[in-house]
Amino acid sequence: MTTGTPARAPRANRFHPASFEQKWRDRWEADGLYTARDDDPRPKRYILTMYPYPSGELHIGHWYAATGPDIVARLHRMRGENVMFPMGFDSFGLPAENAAIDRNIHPATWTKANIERMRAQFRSMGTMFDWSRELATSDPDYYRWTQWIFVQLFSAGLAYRAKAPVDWCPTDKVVLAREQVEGTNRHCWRCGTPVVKRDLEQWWFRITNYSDELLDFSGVDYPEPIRLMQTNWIGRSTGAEVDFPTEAPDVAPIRVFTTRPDTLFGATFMVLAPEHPLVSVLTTEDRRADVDEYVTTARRETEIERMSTERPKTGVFIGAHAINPMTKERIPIWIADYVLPGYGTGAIMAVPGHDERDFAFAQKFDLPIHYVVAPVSGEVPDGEAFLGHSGDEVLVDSGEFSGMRADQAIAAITKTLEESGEGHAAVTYRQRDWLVSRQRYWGAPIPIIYCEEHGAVPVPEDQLPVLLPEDVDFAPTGVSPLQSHADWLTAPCPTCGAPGRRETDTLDTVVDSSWYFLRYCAPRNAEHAWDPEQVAAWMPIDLYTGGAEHGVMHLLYFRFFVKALRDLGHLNFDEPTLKLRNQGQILGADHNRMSKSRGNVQAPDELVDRYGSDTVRAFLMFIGPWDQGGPWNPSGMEGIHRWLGRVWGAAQPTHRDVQRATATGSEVLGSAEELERALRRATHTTIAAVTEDYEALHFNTAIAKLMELTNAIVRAREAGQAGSQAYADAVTTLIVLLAPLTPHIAEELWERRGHPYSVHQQPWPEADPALAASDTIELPVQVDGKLRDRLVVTVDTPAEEVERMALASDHVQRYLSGRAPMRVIQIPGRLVNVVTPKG
RNA sequence: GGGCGAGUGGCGGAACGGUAGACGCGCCGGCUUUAGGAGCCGGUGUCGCAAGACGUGCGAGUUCGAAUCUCGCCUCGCCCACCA
Repeated sequence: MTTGTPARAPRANRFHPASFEQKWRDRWEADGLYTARDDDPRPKRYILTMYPYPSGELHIGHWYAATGPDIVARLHRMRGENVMFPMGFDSFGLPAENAAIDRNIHPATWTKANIERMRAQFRSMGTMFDWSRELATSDPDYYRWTQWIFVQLFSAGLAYRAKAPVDWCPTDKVVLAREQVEGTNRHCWRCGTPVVKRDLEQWWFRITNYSDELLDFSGVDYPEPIRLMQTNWIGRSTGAEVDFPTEAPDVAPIRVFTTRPDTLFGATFMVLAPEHPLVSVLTTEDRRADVDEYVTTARRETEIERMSTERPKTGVFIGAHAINPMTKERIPIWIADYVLPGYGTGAIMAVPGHDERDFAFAQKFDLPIHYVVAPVSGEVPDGEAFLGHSGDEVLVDSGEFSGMRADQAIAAITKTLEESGEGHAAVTYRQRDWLVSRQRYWGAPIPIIYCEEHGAVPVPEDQLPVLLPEDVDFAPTGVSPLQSHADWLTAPCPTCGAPGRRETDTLDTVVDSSWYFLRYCAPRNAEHAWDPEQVAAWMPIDLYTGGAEHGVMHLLYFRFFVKALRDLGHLNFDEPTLKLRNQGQILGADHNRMSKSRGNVQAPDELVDRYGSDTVRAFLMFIGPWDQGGPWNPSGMEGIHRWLGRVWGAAQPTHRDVQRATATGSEVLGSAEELERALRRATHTTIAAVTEDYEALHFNTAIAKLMELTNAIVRAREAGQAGSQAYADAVTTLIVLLAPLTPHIAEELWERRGHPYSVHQQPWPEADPALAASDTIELPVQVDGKLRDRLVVTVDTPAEEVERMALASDHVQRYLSGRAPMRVIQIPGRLVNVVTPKG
């Protein structure tokens, strides 16, 4: 450089992300900047974002989901913590199989290609994923341990095989877990086809053993909606089980579950589910034809028809009677499909006076309705069931219990039942066991061999993994494709060596993802599913982020896995993650969920090519609260790009900027000293605010504050401050604060300003409260709560002085119109409110 | 039907019960530039020339003071849905 710096922003130094972003990513990768080390003595921090299904392309939603935790991970790293932020792929599953069938390639080939592509896309984001820990659940080195866990659960009785009516998707030709059936019309979560019920022998995990513990969220920080979803899903109800004897000799009484033992005197009939085992026993000969017909019809009906609330009640009398244990009345026994076989005992005592469903049934079939609970004051409503949950009800027509408060009667009647042996307090859950077997090819084979003599025998550990054979015709037929592979199918019984047959169902992918966070702790360990030392060092996860749509599936299952494996002695903690946060969902521009079929998918790549990855990251984090998401709308991307361009220019003031006289703005803006102080104040308030916002995952407001600091720096430059120390410090701070959000430009500017590599290894700055404080403040002055004036005072102005100044204000005087104020309220440093006399 | 959440400028959105609309987009005006772009300065809730008045889905209430708290209603979103 000789003389005469050209006009500002010479062409050669325009902000051009493409010229440096890739360079830095390569260097970070080569230096292993993000590799989490097991021997690092600094405090650990495990930050995890849910791994994707390798569908083929990252869409903008993946970027949105990953950038948030990446910022937090980078922040903690700069704070001197040993951060693990891994990534992998949930690579088993139906879409791979379906896509492979469509394209006539093997699912493994399709999956592998997609992972390559998506890994490259993830890398282009500049996220600090530790790729040395990458895993894929379809890798034998991974599913070997998924199978090992299955064997542990099986040996402990937590995995079992049982025949039950299950939801079947006729399109995908596979059973579904209850959680995978969605909506009022009971459709398959994947393809939308209404499901049908089938009686099938399936594998289950005994998650209901843990229902109570799963309801306990103490010690973990989960979003309230997720806690509610899980709590409702588990659906714990307390009440009593009551035995109703029948008149049939040598037949066990009918046991029912009720949450309202206080209404026992009002039970005027009983209803059994059509599937109830006592139906065939109790039905009288004259009623048998009608009953059989009803049972057959009910079995044929789909879940949809059966569960519909709108539907009028149906049912038939089976000819038998039971005895109400309280009133000793003979009450008729009916069957009806509104009583579900899987909940409670599959039988109810019907109390039409106090249950809407029973009331509707009683009305339709002209059965007696007895009210046995009444409001303390007022009448029992006529023509409807009286639900009365206000706590202000008493029992009536209930023998010795009449006059007792209803809430007390629950305990009293339960006690009486226990004393007479006719019942006892009981708890029931809506949650069922977890159905894990699938009749498809692309999943982990269930490691079981069936022996004629020994039944279901687990494959010994040293024979794992049970490899998925590659040469299989995997077109869906409704039975597992593995059944057609004769060589694979036969295996000797591990117990006796006699010829046996392998289990041909595979595990649902949700099983794979119930433990992947453990594998990240020691992903290459060939001896164990995880190294106990490393798991103890890294777990539990400190921050787990992902979509709320996993609320009652993955997020319940992974908690179950940790608790079960703890009880089997493999883990020594209770919860997989201490803190869970859900990001919002980025919808298509048409406000619909992004999907290839709708054609509303936004690919990130073209945006990255045009603006650079920093701009895309910052834009995504700026569009709104991170937990909210919203429809895709790229207007505003230019604004973010412009902002980073301004950062670029402000961080590299030209010779002319530095030479520019401070005098330029002095008369308007104040002395050079005042300007410097203002810039320092802006710098330090920004440090405090941005740190707080990053930690709280409030990225949009963090960016707003970073923009404000940028604006202050630009104003300082225009006012001739570019050569000052305050200016240099402000720019340095801005670059460091930007590093988690926009890692490339931060690194590039860091180098250009002559600092040693790397900005990402800088300590996080601390705000100096003394420098952040201002010596004058502007106080709003209200009259009766309405803003009327503003006072500029020094921070140490005494309250009496502030009050005097406020009352002296012309604006205040006008509203007082000569009267003395009734009160003056001061919130020190915040405002003054003058209250006028009434009238 | 039940539970939860949300309704703020033209738009995305800010706002410990204390100056509503931060920050950005868009738009308007100006400076700079050979031009384009970029950059810089200013303006931008509504009505009003102004003083001022009115403004956070609607209606009440609590409070010196309410977008924020309470109650009722409307709209939208999510979860559950004949669970005894």
